[in-house]
Amino acid sequence: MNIGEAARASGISAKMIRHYEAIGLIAAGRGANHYRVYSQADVAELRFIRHARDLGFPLQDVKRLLDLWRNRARASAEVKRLALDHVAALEAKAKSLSAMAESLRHLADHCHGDARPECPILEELAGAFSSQVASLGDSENATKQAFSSQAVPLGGSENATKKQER
Amino acid sequence: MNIGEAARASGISAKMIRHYEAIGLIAAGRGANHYRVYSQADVAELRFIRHARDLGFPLQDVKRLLDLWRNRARASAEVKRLALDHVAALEAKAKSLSAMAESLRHLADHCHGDARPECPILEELAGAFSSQVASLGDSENATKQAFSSQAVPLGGSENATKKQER
DNA sequence: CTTGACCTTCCCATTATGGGAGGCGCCACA
DNA sequence: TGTGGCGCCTCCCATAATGGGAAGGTCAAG
Repeated sequence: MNIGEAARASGISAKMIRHYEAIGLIAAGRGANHYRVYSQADVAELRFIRHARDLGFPLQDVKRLLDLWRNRARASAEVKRLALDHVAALEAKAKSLSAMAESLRHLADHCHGDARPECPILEELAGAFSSQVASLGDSENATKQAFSSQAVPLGGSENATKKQER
Repeated sequence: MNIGEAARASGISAKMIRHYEAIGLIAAGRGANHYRVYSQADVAELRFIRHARDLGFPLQDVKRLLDLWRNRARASAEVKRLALDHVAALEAKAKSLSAMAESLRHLADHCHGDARPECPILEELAGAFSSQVASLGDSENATKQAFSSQAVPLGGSENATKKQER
């Protein structure tokens, strides 16, 4: 099948399929017309990728998972380690976001939200508080390792609805 | 003061200060040597920006907050609306991440994690499950509006420790 | 043979941040 | 007065994942 059909079958856009090929995640055969050709096995790989992305794995991890999946002699320990590291990163990020939300909600709770200019939210942003929120993310300990600011890609599967939002 | 000192005083890198100027967030005077010059008021703005970023506001929102802060005739209602919209986005994203983490942890719990190749994590990625996680993010409803896949910037304040992680 | 749907490659935009090169200013010390 | 080192300047590039769009080739149906 051609790329369009593979895209429909896998839930990954043609654009992204080409991109995944460009970065070496997958390979595709070519037909006489130099169109990309995909087999059912290729579609299965694409679906694997999509599932991994839905769970928030960055493409680098997806590549490793894909290599493990292809390798019949793999050790499940390695997969599990990748997964648990990712779980830790997800949870750390979720916690960090929740902390931000909570801080901000506290501030908003004290804001009248009317036509007057007085606003504790702005006052807090301008002033005193130094790093209550910031420190929360680090308050655990080992979470920092798996946590380069974009370790967790996010936006896993909201893509399907993106066009409608704009 | 020069940009380096302003950076130290505000906690924003000189690189970023220049960038914020380039995108019109802030303005800076110039000295005779065409070096940027910062006043205490400028540093206060930079700190404001940093606090807003620590709370996860995207720069676009920071710009609006900054404009509101500068405007003595603002209505606090507008600030509050911005804040609460952002809280909603943060919470939605946090929930989505937690859902991913939970799904993945379930999978990992069933994985032996030893030298054998059998691995339910890979099996699940390869196969059956279609979109349990994906649907969770949308299960609310109005959260989608404030939620273009990168509505929530993340990585608010982990920057200070980034060099050490590498 | 034309039309339209599909494919190709290449370039650009997004978000926020950092790295680095090449060049100039400035201060202190010899 | 010369010079070294540090700070600053402006550009360009890279990151992660995705989309948009242009310019052009291909194929099938009418």
